[in-house]
Order: sequence, then C-alpha cells, then structure tokens
Amino acid sequence: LKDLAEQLGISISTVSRALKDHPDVNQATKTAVLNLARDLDYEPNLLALNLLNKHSNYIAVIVPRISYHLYAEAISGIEEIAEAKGYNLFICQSNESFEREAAFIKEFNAIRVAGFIISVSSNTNEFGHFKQLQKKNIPLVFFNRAFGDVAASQVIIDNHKAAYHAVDHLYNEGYRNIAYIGGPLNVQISQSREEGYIQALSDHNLNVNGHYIKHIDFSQKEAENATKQLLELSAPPDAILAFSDQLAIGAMLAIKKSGRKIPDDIAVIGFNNEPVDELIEPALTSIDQPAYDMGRKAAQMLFNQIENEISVVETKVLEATLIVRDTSQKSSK
Amino acid sequence: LKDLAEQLGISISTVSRALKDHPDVNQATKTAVLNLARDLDYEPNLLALNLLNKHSNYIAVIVPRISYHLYAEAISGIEEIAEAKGYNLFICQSNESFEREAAFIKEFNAIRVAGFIISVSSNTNEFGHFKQLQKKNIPLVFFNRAFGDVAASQVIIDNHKAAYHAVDHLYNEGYRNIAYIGGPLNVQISQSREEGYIQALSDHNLNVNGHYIKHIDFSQKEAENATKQLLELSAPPDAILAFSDQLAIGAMLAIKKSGRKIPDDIAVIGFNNEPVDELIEPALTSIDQPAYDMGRKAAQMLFNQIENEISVVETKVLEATLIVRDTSQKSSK
DNA sequence: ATGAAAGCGCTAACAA
DNA sequence: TTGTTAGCGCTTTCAT
Repeated sequence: LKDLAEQLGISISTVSRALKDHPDVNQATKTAVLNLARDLDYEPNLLALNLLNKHSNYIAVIVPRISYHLYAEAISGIEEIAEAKGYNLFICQSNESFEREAAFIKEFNAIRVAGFIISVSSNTNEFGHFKQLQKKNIPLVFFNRAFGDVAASQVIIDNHKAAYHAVDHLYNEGYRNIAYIGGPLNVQISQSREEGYIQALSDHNLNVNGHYIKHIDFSQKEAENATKQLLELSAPPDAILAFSDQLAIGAMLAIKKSGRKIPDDIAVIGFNNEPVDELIEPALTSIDQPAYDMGRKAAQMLFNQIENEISVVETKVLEATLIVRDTSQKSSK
Repeated sequence: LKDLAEQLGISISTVSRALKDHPDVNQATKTAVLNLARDLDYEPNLLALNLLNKHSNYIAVIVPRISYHLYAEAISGIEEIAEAKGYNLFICQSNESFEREAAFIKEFNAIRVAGFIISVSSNTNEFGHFKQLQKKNIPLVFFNRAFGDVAASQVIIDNHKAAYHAVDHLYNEGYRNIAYIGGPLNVQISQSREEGYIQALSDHNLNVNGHYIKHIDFSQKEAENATKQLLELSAPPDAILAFSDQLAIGAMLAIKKSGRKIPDDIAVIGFNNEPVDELIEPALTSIDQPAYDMGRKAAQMLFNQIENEISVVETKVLEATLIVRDTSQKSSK
C-alpha cells in the first residue's frame, strides 16, 4: 500500500518515516502523508514486518481442549500478559491427539512464532517435537501438564499434595475405602496425584488396594464404567477421588444409578473446581487450581525467555485448594 | 535457511526447485538437497511465502467467549473444514467487548488473514470495523450472532421459531404467565427470540406483560437478580424462558432461594443445551442449537468466498431443537 | 538442468 | 529533510 502513498510524489522511505513519526521529517509532509494514509486506510503489512524482524509477535498456545474450564481460564490469564506485551495468541486445541499437537508445533514454527505455551495431550508419548523446538532455541513453557523427559520451564500445581489433602479430608470425614480414578498412565499429573493418594493412604495406615485404582481416558462415560466396576467389587469403596470433575461427575452418575447415596454411602471428590460443581446435586467437592494465575505465570516465564534470549529452565509450583462441598461430608455429621 | 542449503554449492533457485520436486531438476541434486534439508531440519519460512502470495492461509475466528459450549463446539466445526483445506485458525475471544473485537480485526487484517468468521460481541453497536473489511473485499461470515446493518453472509438459527416453540411447549404444559429474560437490547438474536416469544403469547391469546420482559447482561448473577424481581411482582410468572442456559441457571438459583419448586411452581427453559443441563436438579429443558454444524457451515461459506473471490451474501438458517427435560413439565402430570 | 535477477512490503543504514 | 539502496526468505520468469 505504500505505493499508493507515493501519490504524493515523495519517496517511499519518507513515507515510512512519516508514518512512524520519525523526528527527521518535515511537519508539512508528515501531515500530508498521515492524511492520505487515513483516506486510503492504509494498514501496514505485518507479514513484511515480521519477515524483516525474523520473528512475529505471536505466541502459540496449545491445549487439549478449550472447553475445559481450567484451560479457558488459563488462556485468559495468558491473554492478559500477552496483550500487555503487544503479542497476540494462536490458540488451538490438540483434542488430546499427539498428531495434532505435533502438526501445530510444526505449523506455528513455520511462521516463526515467538514462543510456545503448551499443555501436553494425554496421548503424547514422544517428545521429538518438543526437542525440535529446543534445538532451535525457541522459547517453550509447559503448564498444567508437562512432559517429564523434556527440560523446559513449566508451571504446574502440586498435584501430589493436592491429592494427599483430598484423601486426608476423606479420612477425617470417616471414609476408609478410598478409590482413585485417574487418567491415562502417561499423563504425569495423574501419576503425581496417584502418588499423593497412595502416600496419604499409607500415612493413615490404610491398605493400598490395586482394585481401587483405575486408569481411564478422559471421558465421563469411561468414568461411569470404571465406577460401575468399582461398585461391583465384593468390597466396594466408600469414597472416590477422581482425576477431574468430569470424571467425578461420571462417577456420581454411576453411583446414583446403583441406588447408593452420595455422600452417605459413598463420597466423591474431583479436580478443577468447574462452575458446574456447585450446580449439581449434591454439590461436588473439588480441588481448585489457580488456572488464571497459571496462565499468567506461564506467559511471564515465556516472555522472560523471549526477552532475555536465554533458556533458563524454571519450574513454578502453585498451590491448589480443596473446596469442600456436599459430596464429601456425611450428612449425619 | 536456504543459505545453509547452499553448502552444496548450487544456486538458491535450484534448491527451491528441488524442494518442490520440480521436474526440471537432476535426480542426483534433488536427493542431495532433500537429504541436507532433512539433516538441517529445514523449515520453510511461511512468513516469506505469505508475503509473496500476499495472503496467509489463516482464518480469524472471533467469538465472545470460548468457554461457552456453543462456541467451543462451533470452533471444532470450523476447525474440521479449515484443516481439510489446509488452513489454520486464529481463535480469539472478544470477551463481549467491542474494543477487543475491533482491535482483533485490525490486527488480523494486518497479517492478511484469508477471512474472518465472527460472532459479534454483545457490546458492539457500531459496524465500521466490519465495513472496513468489506471495503477491502476481505471474506467475512457471521455466525450465531450477526450484525443486522452489515450485509454479510451468515449462518444462524431460527431464533424466532425456537422461542416460539418453547413458549408453545410451556403453554401446552399448562403454564400461562410466561416471562422472558433476554440479553442486551442490541443483541439481535435476543430480539428475535423475544419476538418469537411475543408472537407465541399472542397466538395463544395471552397478554404480553411488559414487566415479564427483562434485558440483562450475560451473567448468571444478573439473571438471578432479574428473576428475584420477577418473583417479587404482585403477579409473578409461572414460567421463565431465558436467553441462555447460563441465565436459566441463574433464574433457577433465584427460584430455589425463594423456596418455590421447579417445575411445579415455576418452569424454566434455556437456550444452548449445555452439557450441564442434564446434571443439574431438576434437569434443565433447553433449546439445542446445531453448533458444530453451524461452525462447519460458516467455514464452508467462508471458503466459498475465498475460493470464488466474489462476495456472495448468503444466509443459512439452521433449525434448533427443543430438548424437554424436567424443568418444564409439571410433575403432577 | 541450473543460475541470475527481480520482486512481495517494509525498514534502516548510508548518502545527498 | 529526503532519496537511494540493500536485504529479510522465498518463488518465478528469463537466460544460459
């Protein structure tokens, strides 16, 4: 569009300077350029600019699903920081698919995004695509779900402790046969939660029963099935800690269908503190994660890398909070 | 990175050709280039390519909030079509802010996205930013929420009919004093629903009571307040049609707090058929919108414009479906 | 079959 | 104060 501005009969670089309010430019020409630019509603071509700068002011954000409350919140947190820095976000969802995740990384890398903020998909077992980024020195920050074999900055919650607290709470409420419904085995945060769960059982001198531990995909339906199996055990559990509220709700449905009462017969606790938790009956006890802050922090760490051009590997662990509602307190109390 | 490929001592253009499998290139050099490219893991710079082509293969998608089920679904639908065409998505949320919406349009325009798919924010009262796009002949498709004064392609549902059906259903269930809690006045789909609501009342020879119509912002809290006001009327309604499930849930909370029973004392119907609807007590009757198809259709219309380079203005109206659950059927029946 | 050169839109160093 | 030039990474005529 700069050609158009040459209607004024002046050189292209003068126009460029005028547009950028460069000091070395005649006030008269400056206003003339500005006026014409407005009339022609000139828009600088960022593509050209980015090519020139060899990088764009875009941050790629890859999450499993944007519809999960945690990710929607985290994205808003990332947005806040990124916008303040004048960066824009590429948001995309891997749909828990490793292939999509890898394809996005490749694609965004091709347009030279300034950095990546990623919560890894539950089906990601390789890390070549992450290593690729690091080899090229492209800033990368994991949040919520990291990938253990990749030494990158990350902001996560203390999953071990959070699960521990939840089990502790159940114990204090009188539940003794506590089951855990976790995610796929390769999801590290599910593992951490499982370890916290086991630790808490041990510390309370409770047996760790292999039948009480389930590993399923992230779907309400699977949680329902897993719970059904738990209830059919000769010694069914009297409490269930689930990896997410989605899974917890699946468990609740199965429990209701079996005719049992929540929380008197069986307690349920989930993770994520989804808004739905307080709307369902009984209201679901859940572990609240500071999702917005997680996003903010991840973005800050990323900019730290972008601006300092050094790849410091920091790990920020945030605290989660147990929000006690009705599914985990016996009404007889 | 092409410089690197010149380690082979051949010209830059030969490399370009080799990479593109051009016929006029020696098989030997071709493989040599390909091998080195792999070893150096060369990634073509899309920025440069886009600059050359004068447009990128990106579609900008602007929605009020990605956390609403409707938009999350629609985005997945858009994704399906866009990916098949080899395009990527810029997803961003206006947070119902006109300023953000306009800023995004400007920003994405600057990087020459191929087109826009937009669901307008509830605070958008101007349309200069949309007109700007049209003036530059940039493909634009509205979905779900369109802007009446802008002649652009759009895919929406028949909001009038959907609301009409809902009121009709309430009438058949015996409810006679039906209120409507709508969104802000400038949200056209809220207006259409209100018109359908009024039409249905008239057709059933029911009075249209001005006190029974509320216009609020999209928040559960506001719906709660509005409902409280409705219940305090000397002749409170015995049914509420809400603009969204979010508002319907706010209404339900207010009703429960007032000690009234749903659906015996008062019925509630929402829009969007959010997953939460069947989890709450009582399960919420809602109008299901074909969100995924809406996204697919919008993307198809956009590509129609992109590929044919003509701005046909089409309007696609999809049908919504009333999903009857417990909040709208008297239990005495 | 391959190389040289121009150009996409823009900025910045260098001249004038 | 303004103009000229080169170059960001790539493709594509036009020569060779």
